[in-house]
Amino acid sequence: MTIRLYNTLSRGKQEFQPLDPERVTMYVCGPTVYNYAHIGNARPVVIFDLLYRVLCMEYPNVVYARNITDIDDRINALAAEQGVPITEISAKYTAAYRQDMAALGVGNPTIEPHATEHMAQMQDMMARLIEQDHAYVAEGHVLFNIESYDNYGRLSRRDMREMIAGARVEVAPYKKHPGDFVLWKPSDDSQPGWDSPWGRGRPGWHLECSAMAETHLGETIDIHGGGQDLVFPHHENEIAQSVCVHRGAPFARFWMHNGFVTMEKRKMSKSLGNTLIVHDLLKDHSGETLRYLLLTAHYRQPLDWSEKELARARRTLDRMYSVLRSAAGKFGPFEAGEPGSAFIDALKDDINTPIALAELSRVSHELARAENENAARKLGAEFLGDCKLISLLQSDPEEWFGAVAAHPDAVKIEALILKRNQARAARDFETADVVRDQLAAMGVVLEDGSEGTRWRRGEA
RNA sequence: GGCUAGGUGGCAGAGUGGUUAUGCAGCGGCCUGCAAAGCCGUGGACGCCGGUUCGAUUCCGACCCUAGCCUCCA
Repeated sequence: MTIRLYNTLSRGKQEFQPLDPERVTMYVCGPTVYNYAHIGNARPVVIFDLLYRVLCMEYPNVVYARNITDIDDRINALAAEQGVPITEISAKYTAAYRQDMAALGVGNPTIEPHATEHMAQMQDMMARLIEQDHAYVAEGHVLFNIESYDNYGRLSRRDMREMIAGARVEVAPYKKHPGDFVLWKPSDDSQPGWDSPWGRGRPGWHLECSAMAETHLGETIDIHGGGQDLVFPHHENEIAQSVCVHRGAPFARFWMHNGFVTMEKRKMSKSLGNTLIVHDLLKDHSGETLRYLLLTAHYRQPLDWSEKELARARRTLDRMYSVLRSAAGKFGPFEAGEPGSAFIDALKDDINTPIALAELSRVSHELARAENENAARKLGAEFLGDCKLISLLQSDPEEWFGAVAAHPDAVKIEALILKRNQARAARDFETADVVRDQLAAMGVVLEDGSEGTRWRRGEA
């Protein structure tokens, strides 16, 4: 089965055929490092990481670039406020971002370009755009002339003429067209800046991505991803810059956009003040739980985040770990094998994670039902193969049930379990139940099986 | 106002022109000293109104509702 992907350009699913099967290229807009990432920011990172894994199964060489935007006026403002260099701000949040995403089971992209390391490429791109009359200089700014690009608005399906009619924002007087956007803006002495033929200044956000994509991936890339809120203006502007500078060569063949994480159905965003910071969520929840919940809905659908769903996600993982632990107890430990074909097919069909997760559930059930070692080994290998591909259930079950709750009382718990089992052996069930209640109060749930008594942390 | 996406059972969430999504919760069993976990079985759905069709939740049109973009935003 070939990979099929929804393309925002055509608003439909298309079969994915790379331009060059020997070198598949994808670019995803990464973070602006001025704050901790919230769970909404994490969704595209998790999704496109998964897409990357799937592509790697099919193609020998997939080049995945996910940038770090480390020059931005929000970073500047924060640095000025704290009286530190911008590099201090960006380094801090870049490190936090990597750490948080790793906790969510996200692997490293092939390349992680930093905007500040591509000043020469950006300036070179601007020079070419000016030379070709796609950009102009005005009052220290370099602006892109959207009227020079006929297809401007095609991705977002916007008609700029109509948008001007409804424009409510004050338009800078030096713009030829209200929709023209900044490629380069002047910096005063108090602001970070780089010398350029147009004066000391700093780049606009859109230019960074076009320059980094060109530098590392070439003129035409296979897949470009990001959140739905980037379709306009960011991606529209990237297209305009890149297509024009490359004299008409397409920029990205597939445009993929993920839906939002919402809170009580409203978009999670800083301006609404309803964000949940991954860094904080990780204090109370395992990265796998967060990842599982992010994957429960299809990536193009909104995902409503709540404590209730979080608890449900954790219980689901508990169950699967429980099955795994129980089966491994009976038949010995399993090793990851090839993922199941239905599982892979679901992911190849526009990353249909709900179906993939349903498949995971199905295999888990079969494993729980397995009666002989051969069947169990086969299912265990498939189950772990699926898990590995989607980066879930990667912990040792004992560790998951014990260490995740971080019980400082593990020794005491074991002692109580022993005491209860001695009472049970003596058929003193009253004592046994008292001990069980005692453990329950500590957040420990017992499971008596043929392999002895196991424990896991229960509801907090 | 313009544009875009979506409305599926108690909840979450896929998918499909006629046949089981799946998970959680519920109900009935098995297992268990009793539980828990697991297993077996089970009820329950496609916003509203028209149209196309032998047949529509699925296609088309109107309507209602929700969210998002149009300003920084994953």
